[in-house]
Amino acid sequence: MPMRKYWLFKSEPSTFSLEDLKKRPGSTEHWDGVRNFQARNTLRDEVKEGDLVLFYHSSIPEPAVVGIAEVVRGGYPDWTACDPRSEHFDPRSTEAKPIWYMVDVRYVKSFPRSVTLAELKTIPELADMVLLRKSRLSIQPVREKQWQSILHHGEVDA
DNA sequence: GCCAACGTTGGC
DNA sequence: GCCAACGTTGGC
Repeated sequence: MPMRKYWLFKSEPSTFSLEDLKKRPGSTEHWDGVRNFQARNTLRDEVKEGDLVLFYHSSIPEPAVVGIAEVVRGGYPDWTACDPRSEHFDPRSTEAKPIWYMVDVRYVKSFPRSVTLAELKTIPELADMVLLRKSRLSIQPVREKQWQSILHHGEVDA
């Protein structure tokens, strides 16, 4: 069985929050609208069913990792790119030749204690985390040690 | 609201 | 293929 991987997905909670995910039918949702090529490549090629995701709230007074989601479907074409009414519409993308990809995720849990960006920056073993080095990337890998460290700080039971 | 960092576009 | 101009992200 292939090893499960870890990721961090960013979202502005005013657009879509962890609580929003929890409330969806089946607590699942399409992670669509990603319009950055590096993040697209990750979604298309690397994010697989069963992988786990740190849910990060950005663009708020205290940006923070707030919980965990699970990937329930790996990368497949993001059809919102083909919908002229979608705010993520991209006329270059077609059904035959999709440019953009999405995955489906399911709510797993909220951290008993959110781990803020300010706190993440104080944790030595997270010094080379992508979030702290290339903060704009919205879909990014998390190493197992980093994952464990963040869960520990979020007071998530092992 | 500002602005640094970064990604994308398009002229050459 | 280079690079200037421009647009976006996201912390502060």
